Amino acid sequence: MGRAPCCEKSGLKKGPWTPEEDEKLIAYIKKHGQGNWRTLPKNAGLARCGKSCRLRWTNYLRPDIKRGRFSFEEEETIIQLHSILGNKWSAIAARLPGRTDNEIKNYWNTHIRKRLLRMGIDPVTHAPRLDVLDLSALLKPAAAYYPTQADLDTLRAFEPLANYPDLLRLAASTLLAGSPAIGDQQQQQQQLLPWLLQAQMAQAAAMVAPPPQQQAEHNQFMQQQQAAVAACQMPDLVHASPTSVAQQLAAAAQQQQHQHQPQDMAAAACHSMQPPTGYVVDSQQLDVPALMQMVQQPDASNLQQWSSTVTSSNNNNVGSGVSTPSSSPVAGLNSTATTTTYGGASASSSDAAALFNLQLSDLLDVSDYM
DNA sequence: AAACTTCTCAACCGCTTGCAT
DNA sequence: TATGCAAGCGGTTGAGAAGTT
Repeated sequence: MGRAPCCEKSGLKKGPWTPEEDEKLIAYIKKHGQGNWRTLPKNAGLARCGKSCRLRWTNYLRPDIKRGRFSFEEEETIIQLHSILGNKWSAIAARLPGRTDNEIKNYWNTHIRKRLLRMGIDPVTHAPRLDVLDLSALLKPAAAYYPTQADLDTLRAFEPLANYPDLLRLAASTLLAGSPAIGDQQQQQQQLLPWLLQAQMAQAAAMVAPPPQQQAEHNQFMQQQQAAVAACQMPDLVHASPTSVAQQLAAAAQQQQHQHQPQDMAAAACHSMQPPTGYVVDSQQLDVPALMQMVQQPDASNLQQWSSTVTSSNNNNVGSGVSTPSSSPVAGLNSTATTTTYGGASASSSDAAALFNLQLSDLLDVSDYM
């Protein structure tokens, strides 16, 4: 495949366009249409390469381009689409009328990306980033906080969970989302702190000493994992389930003991893949106290498997909890509502989508739009 | 007011894709 | 099938604007 040599030609102007050049380009395209970009500059009397002309036209001069700030709806749409499409700027731009891929790319890199990072969300995976969580920022409203003896005892009690950083990340996500039972901010911080400290400690510990896993068990798990993925009909991985993750963990352990069918295991795994990968989920949250209780039990061997399941869920970026508002241009992207059946129960993704309603408006700094 | 830093975004670079021959 | 070219795409750059010291 050869490369276009057009820009290599000498004597062609580069850099910012002058109003005169813009006028020439607009006048020519209005009269003759876009046509062949290679021959256009010569015909239009421009000392530019065709590539430069095309870029100028598509990114700046096109009459249907919408100028000005991105609206909140546009920004939400970009985030949603990015969580699905990644850095496919042209694909994202195709769903945002009047916006160019270049404009969206710039806006992402200068605004949205930084905002997500500030929120502790990885802009690539759209998952929480506990590794960069700034505890001091979270605790800023409080004058000072020193861990109590009870907090330190809590941390020691949860040391077994050090081997399951993903469950910890999940737990922290839930806590960061805020519990409706906790109204007072200071009380919330005091409840949150031990968990965040523990999560960070556990992650550090996990990096030093990853849990041993026998190959046969690993292979078995991988098979179950694949079955789970199939059962979940990715990427429409959204289900309604009122049960807590801890309950699912217990159920899964029970299933494992009784050597149930792989598809049952897959269904259970599918349940466990619900938790948020990046955003606040308001209707299903990790039952942290139950998980804490479970971790403290002597035999927590099944946790490894479910921790890994969560890991896989996050890595695949499935069921990311991204909402699809009907007013958004992204609506219809997953227009086929799938129904996944497991364990005798079924839930359509469209119904479940409401249960995983993304509360971006709470997360984003609304003051930017004022 | 000047110097410096940070931010924004238009434009460019180079690679990939798709099509014609 | 191989090759060449045009168009498209995503990453990067750098000049100017805006903000800070």
